[in-house]
Amino acid sequence: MTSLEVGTDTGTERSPDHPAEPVGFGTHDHASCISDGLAQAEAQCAAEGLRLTPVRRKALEILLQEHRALGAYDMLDRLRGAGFGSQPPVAYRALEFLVANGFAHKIECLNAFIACAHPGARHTPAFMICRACESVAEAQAAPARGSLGKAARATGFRIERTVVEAEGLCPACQDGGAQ
Amino acid sequence: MTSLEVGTDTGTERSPDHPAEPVGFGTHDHASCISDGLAQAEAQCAAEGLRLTPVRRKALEILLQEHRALGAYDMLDRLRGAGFGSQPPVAYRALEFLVANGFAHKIECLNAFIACAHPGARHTPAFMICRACESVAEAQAAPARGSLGKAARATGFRIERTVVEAEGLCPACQDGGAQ
DNA sequence: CGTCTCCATGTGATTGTGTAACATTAGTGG
DNA sequence: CCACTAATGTTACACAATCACATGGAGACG
Repeated sequence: MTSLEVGTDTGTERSPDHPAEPVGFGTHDHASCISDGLAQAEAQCAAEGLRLTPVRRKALEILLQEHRALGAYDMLDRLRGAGFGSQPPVAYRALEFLVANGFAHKIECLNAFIACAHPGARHTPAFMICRACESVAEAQAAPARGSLGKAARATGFRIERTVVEAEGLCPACQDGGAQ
Repeated sequence: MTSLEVGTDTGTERSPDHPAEPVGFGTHDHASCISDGLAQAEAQCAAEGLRLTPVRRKALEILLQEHRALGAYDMLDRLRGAGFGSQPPVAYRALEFLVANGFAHKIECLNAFIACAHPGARHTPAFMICRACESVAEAQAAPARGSLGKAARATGFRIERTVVEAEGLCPACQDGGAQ
């Protein structure tokens, strides 16, 4: 696996019969990205014997719809609105399932969650987070090959999970005058 | 600046008249690392016109003493024990000062704070966090040169700050049988 | 010296984030 | 059908972070 692969690029203009909406730092067909994401998840759960229960499915649908990082309590509000339980563990358990199985990621520096842009692919995600518009793009990182990997090998540290996040300004917000 | 530089190595066996204690993934002279850290901070504050007030100094001393990531409320307990205020802003303000001026870092995936292992150096830190013993080693990262930097250039994203953290097992905990 | 201003500290109150514990229900497999 | 396990719902609580406001101290300046 090479290192570079910008998340939002993969969905760009994939089917001409849906209007393109701005998302991340590019545009994409939002309707199909929701249905594709859900279909992917259903397929993977069927294949691996996981249970994509109604709350979990709804939580994933909400993340795919929003297409941005959502706090656990925002998620809880939406789940409650959809008729599910109204206490924090409802949201946290659904999100835990989605994260554990690669359907979503947690953005640590925002304490928020986002649908995975590369479902199915075994990957170590990296995120670019615009501090002005809060959009998030998911890229593929290869931290084990870079400086962190060298440091780990030098000390004998065994990496199990990596958190790679960059805060800054997306192209649109740079143009828009945000400094 | 090259990419690799493991934090805890820099303090290894620096003065033979203090006993070496295990810290991070190596050993070092803990007593001198505390006094050195404080001296560095004092020097830098004097040079830049910053005020290393009693609470701030004590907070840094506590972080240097602990030599691991400390939650804000742990810090608050210790500050209260030292005679300072007992409300959250006391700890948060001291930590904010230390982080803003490079004397400490926040570990996002732990919501905790740790003394900087490379005070003075302008750097983008990366952390290796042992999930078993909770020790933390600070390395120097060069994320702008790796996959993240490529992704940013490809999309036009302007990086202002990076969060790079690796969770896993340190050498000692691998040997100790923790899986 | 007095005082003005800025910055830092102390405190109360509140919001946001995340878990522990336990009862109940719904699938799954014998 | 029964037993077992996983998932859900709820209560309660712990930890994380911020707002708003009052107080006090150090320097600048007349």
